[in-house]
Amino acid sequence: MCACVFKVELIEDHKKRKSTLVNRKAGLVKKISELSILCDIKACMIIYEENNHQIWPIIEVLLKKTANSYPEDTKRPPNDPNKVKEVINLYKNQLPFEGRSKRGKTLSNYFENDQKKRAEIKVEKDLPTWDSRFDYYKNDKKKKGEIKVEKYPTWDSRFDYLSQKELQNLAGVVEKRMDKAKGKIELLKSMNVHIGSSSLWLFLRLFFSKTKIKPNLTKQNQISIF
Amino acid sequence: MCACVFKVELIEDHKKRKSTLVNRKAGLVKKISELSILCDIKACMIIYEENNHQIWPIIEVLLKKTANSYPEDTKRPPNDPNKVKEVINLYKNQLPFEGRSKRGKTLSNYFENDQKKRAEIKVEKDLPTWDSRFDYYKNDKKKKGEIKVEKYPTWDSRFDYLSQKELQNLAGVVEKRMDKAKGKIELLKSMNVHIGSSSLWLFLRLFFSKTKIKPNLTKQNQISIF
DNA sequence: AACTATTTATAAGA
DNA sequence: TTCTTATAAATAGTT
Repeated sequence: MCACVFKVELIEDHKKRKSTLVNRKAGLVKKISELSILCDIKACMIIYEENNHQIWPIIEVLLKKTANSYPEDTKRPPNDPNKVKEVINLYKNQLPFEGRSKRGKTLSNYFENDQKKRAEIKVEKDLPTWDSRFDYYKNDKKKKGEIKVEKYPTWDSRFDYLSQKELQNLAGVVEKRMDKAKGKIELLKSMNVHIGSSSLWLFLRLFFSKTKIKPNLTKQNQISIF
Repeated sequence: MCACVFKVELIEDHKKRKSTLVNRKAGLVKKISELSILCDIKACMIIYEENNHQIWPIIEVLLKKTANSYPEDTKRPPNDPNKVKEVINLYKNQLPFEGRSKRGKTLSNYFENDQKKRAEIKVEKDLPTWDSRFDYYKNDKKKKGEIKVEKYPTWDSRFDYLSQKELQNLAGVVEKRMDKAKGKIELLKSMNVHIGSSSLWLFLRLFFSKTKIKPNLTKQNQISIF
């Protein structure tokens, strides 16, 4: 009945394919953002390109705050870089946890209860040292007090000190580590598709707890967090 | 410039909100499917409603097989239930792994190398027994032979015996377990948002390795896998 | 579910 | 890239 005009098949022409991707991606981001507001749901879209995974966690509260309606002059949903911290705090406050430990836990902590004690000690010992702000945090009495109320295992307070750019860099480092950590690589790649920024700290912790490396990125390896 | 007619804000009316959700969701699924074909990318959209998370992993190869172009008479992309197995096999073959173990590994295996041996024994002992087909698989010599080439840790061959419906049910059980597993619940909830079907087995394994429970579901708890 | 008036997305060209 | 615009497609309102 409908007179479909274009065939849904691979666009062979590189240039055309790229522009289609850019255009439609923008459209999708807009639509999924709209949907999350209109229907009060959380939604997430992941475009998984080689070396360039883009992740849009759509947090309805954030979008409600920034826009009762869209700005009149743009196709895209509000995407103010200064709001990233706000998203982070939303994530941070989203998932209260009745844990006893003052420190965050490693992933394996949750899955291997009988090894809980050992793992906690391990984390304590292997605190990442690649960024001096981490040490600052560790040594500052006032800040230490805040650890007590850190009951949100999906975010690590130390990351509060990092800017959006730095967070993107961290994400990039995670990717790099993924390409190097022999044996873990394939699993992590498969999980990589599904990493939202709320899970990010788990992976950061995971990778930095083993080796001390400094962020050193190519643009290509960055994950964009919106 | 543009004469936006409708405000992007919460739809208060329940009925209207529901229909908008259904309509737009269908549109989004179609569009993200199109994009993955047109631009040869993997993409994934997750609509996260309370007790009803819908996950669409879009595998470009699958869609290419089923449609060079969309059927003329529908808004939605091809979504043949019989193709689910095909998706599963795509996932299964997607992530070759150079592991030595014939068994799949637990999540903690990957993260805690120094405890590899112990964990493998653990898994061996705690094989899920809630479905007799698992035992069949375990005891059948011919099938056993196939374990040898099971080098894809993101899928467990035993799940090959399950239908789409049963897989949905399993997903439902996982959700149920999530609501019961004290201490793990909050982390898993946060990760839940990001679970694609390729990660599903990890969670199934995780939850069934501890307790022996039978699938017993409410419709509400099902995750739909398309 | 189906229809259709209207809005919105987007492909192609500048 | 960005912008323009003709056309296709999505969808809100209605049946």
